[in-house]
Amino acid sequence: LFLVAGAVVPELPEVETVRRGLAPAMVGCLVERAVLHRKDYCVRSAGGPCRPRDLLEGAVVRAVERHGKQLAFIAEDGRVLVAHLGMSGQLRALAPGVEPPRSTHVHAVWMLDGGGRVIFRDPRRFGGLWVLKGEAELRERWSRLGPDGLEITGEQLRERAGQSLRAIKAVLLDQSVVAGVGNIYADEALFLSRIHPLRAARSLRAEEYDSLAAAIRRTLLAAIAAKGSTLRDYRDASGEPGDAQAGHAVYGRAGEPCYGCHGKLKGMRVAQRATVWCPRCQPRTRRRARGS
DNA sequence: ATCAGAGCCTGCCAGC
DNA sequence: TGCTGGCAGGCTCTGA
Repeated sequence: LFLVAGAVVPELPEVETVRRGLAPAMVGCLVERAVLHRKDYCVRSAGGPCRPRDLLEGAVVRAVERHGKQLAFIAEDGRVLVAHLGMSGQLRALAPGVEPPRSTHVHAVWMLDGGGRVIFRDPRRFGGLWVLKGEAELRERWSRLGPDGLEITGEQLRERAGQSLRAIKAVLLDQSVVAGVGNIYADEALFLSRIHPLRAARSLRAEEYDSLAAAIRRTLLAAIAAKGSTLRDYRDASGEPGDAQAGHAVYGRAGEPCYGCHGKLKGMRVAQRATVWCPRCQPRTRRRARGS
């Protein structure tokens, strides 16, 4: 198994793809040795410096879970380590006998019984590791996040965002509303559901929240499917991580034609983020129903 | 109580 | 060719 988080920004689909690659390589394995190369990359919620046993050294991995963009490694003895990939994080599982590629910015390495290993690399260091006190803290931490993007419903979205005057795009980026949606999939979902990114959250009708939630789930699922197929091509680890951009309807396409109406996609900044939308397909104000 | 903005960090790319 | 400045963005903190 050779797993790579592609060059794209890790959002929910990328993290889920990583999880699916790591789980079979780690679950049931004893962590024989864990090395932290950058001590400031790991934080203990109990305070104090992170030691190898905090990185699960000496423990058997029971599960690799995900909520939103966060990954959790849960050991059989109850130790819990959370990983976030940030902007540029890559978690790779290397099969026994596979020599780790020479690379910079590797902050942590886990050596498993049987010879496999896992490498955490993150050039920009927006990601990190968090040592929790146990599973209860993990559940508490994750309960502060919104429902996972793969399962979000329109009702849940509306409940958590409904009264806000903030732009709907900013609300989608808020992890306490829905967990796992980042800049790319926020734009994609808004385009799919034909909602203008600057609409105030409270101006959306219930049907629009339903359609938005469905678009989020659909977009994320499609991206996971695409990553999976990309990964399969990756066995030889020769080329690029595949044209991940190819599947995006709007993200990164400002100035190019809309796939729906062939009009020109526009770009702007919303909540400090590059935002692309189609002025015709995503009108700012609701079109009045015709002929009524 | 909300929300906007700054700051963190490096890689990449356009422009000189 | 080599430098430089701007941009990319998830998340936390600060201050309005």
